[in-house]
Amino acid sequence: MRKNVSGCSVEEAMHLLGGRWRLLLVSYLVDGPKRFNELRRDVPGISQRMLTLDLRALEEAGLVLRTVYPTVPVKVEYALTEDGKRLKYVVAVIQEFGLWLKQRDAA
Amino acid sequence: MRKNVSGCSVEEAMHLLGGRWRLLLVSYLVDGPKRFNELRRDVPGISQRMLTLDLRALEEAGLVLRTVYPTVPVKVEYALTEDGKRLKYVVAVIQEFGLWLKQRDAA
DNA sequence: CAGAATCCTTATCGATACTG
DNA sequence: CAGTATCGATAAGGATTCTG
Repeated sequence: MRKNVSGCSVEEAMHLLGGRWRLLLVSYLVDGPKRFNELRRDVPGISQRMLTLDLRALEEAGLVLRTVYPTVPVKVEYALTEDGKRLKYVVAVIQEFGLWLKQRDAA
Repeated sequence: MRKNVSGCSVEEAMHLLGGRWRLLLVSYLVDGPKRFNELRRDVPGISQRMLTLDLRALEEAGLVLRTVYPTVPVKVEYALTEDGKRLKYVVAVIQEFGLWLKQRDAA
């Protein structure tokens, strides 16, 4: 992502969430924890690479918790942290706008 | 911007608003119409080029209205359309999250 | 004043192959 | 299963110059 954000709160937030997949990923995590390949299947079009990178970024931001179950084979679960759950509202509002946008442009 | 978005509403919305400046620009327009150079001064760090491009994109999406006053020299005003005013809520929520994020990371 | 045009750098993303 | 590593493509953004 971009470096050196000015510090405006909108820019700060968009810097963290503005990529192609991040908010979308969060929207898949609001329903509860998901495994890596589960997200890979469910998020349409995402590559393995971006899934890894963006989950890592969200984890580093303290919004997502990564839990490794030392089974064989390993099982890794991603869940929103308490901080990450603040994004539920963001996702809901964006989702609503996107939905309205689609319906408007369909007509 | 990216072509061929899958059609998911979150992706659709982020495709339109996910750039570095667009939501930020909208956040400056919620207080009322602004002139070109006014935005240029007030939005910290934006280049003339991006200001033009993103205002045009928002205009094309029907979210911003561009009004040219045929004075000498010309005066151009940008304002949110009724559709664009739907973004007030989006901006508010993002702004709130960004603010919380900054405060959390400051501590 | 409000831009358009051009050139260029960097960020973001995707495809593929490989691994503990 | 859940990743890494590498490479290349494209998109986003910046700097500069010029104009009605």
